[in-house]
Amino acid sequence: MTNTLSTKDKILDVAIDLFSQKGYSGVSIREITREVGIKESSLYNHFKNKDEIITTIFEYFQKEFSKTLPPVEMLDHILTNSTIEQFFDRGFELFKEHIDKPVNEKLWRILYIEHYRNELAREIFLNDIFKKTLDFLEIVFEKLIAQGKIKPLHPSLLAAEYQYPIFSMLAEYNMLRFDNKDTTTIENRMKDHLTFFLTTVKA
Amino acid sequence: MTNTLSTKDKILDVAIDLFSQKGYSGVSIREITREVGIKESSLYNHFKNKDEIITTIFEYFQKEFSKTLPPVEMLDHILTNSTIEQFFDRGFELFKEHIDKPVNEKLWRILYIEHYRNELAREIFLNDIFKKTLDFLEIVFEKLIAQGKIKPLHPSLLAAEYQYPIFSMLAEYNMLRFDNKDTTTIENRMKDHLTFFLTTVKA
DNA sequence: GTCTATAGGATGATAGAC
DNA sequence: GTCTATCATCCTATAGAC
Repeated sequence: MTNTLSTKDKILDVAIDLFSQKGYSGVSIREITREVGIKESSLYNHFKNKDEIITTIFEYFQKEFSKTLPPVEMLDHILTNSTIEQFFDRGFELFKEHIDKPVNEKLWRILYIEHYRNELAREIFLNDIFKKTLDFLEIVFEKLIAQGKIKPLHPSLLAAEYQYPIFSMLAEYNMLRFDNKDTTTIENRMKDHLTFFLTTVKA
Repeated sequence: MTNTLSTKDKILDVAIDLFSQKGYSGVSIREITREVGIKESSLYNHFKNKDEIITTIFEYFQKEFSKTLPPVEMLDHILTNSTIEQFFDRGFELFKEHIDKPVNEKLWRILYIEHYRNELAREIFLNDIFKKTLDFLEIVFEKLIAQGKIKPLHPSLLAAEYQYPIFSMLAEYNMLRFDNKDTTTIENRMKDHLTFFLTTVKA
């Protein structure tokens, strides 16, 4: 079932791969169609122009990334049935599964490359990645404080202290992976951060 | 004295501005020379090809960024003559001066845009920005622990906990600035982080 | 939904006059 | 160190046959 991609999906697959290495402007329709194995004109049966390709890619990322956060409605259930260590370990694991999918790794790279040229990319960064994650964590910490599991600090400060380091560690991780360099150090830094953070803020 | 830029400097100035908005592949020699006010062929009297322009830009950034960290030889003098609050406030101020120069803001953007396409950009990120800053801070914390001013935690952990959040807050700051959006929230986050961090690790 | 053919323009870079 | 002129190639996109 893996090799039964439609032409449209093949185009997206190839485009994601090439854009993630050379950026939108650095990749031509010619290059994409050559790799897919169709003529340039055929591509326009699936996308009305080059821009629609990358827009489709970004919308796909939005959908994928939203899966890394559990719905707020389930939070009370999850938090009641796990220790804070279990909760954050599980969140970390979910995120690791997300970023370890090769396609998601590429999508993050495209976002980094395009976020000053493309407004939707910037919007995704600011809103989906930064804002939504921080807002979610703020709710988590509010609840954990109310349950007396976490020191009564500002939930928004706690969310920031937990999440901001992870964003830049992830950026470093993605760069190292691009060069096939060793990622042990940065992976350990992520784990050490999690441990240090929980030790610091636990009630 | 401000308007006596040599042709070569004018080219760099325009290239930095355009690259920071559209990326290297999104900007043509034609566009650069039009903006500078010379013919395309004249540019090749100053740079042997398009790539040499961006390489020159990255080498300039390396030089500029290195100024944000004081030399290790001066550390003992600085640390003896200031409280840890003064030391970190001053470091933060120095960095703010760096990033508030419009040209440096643009250089950071170019780095973000090009760091997967251009090896030097990736190298600057991994080595100059991540590694050198972390190594510097590790020495700082070693000394502060020896002086009994900071809790005896791993200096490398302390360096990471202090610095990694700042990197991604800076990325967010730079995106907001690009859209001329309000940066008060993220600037306050940076200050809150500094305060929280010092409160947490002070001996 | 694929192809061939082509339009109409942009691209990086060079040769050579002044 | 600037210019004019030019090259060979690449670019996105469309028209129209099958």
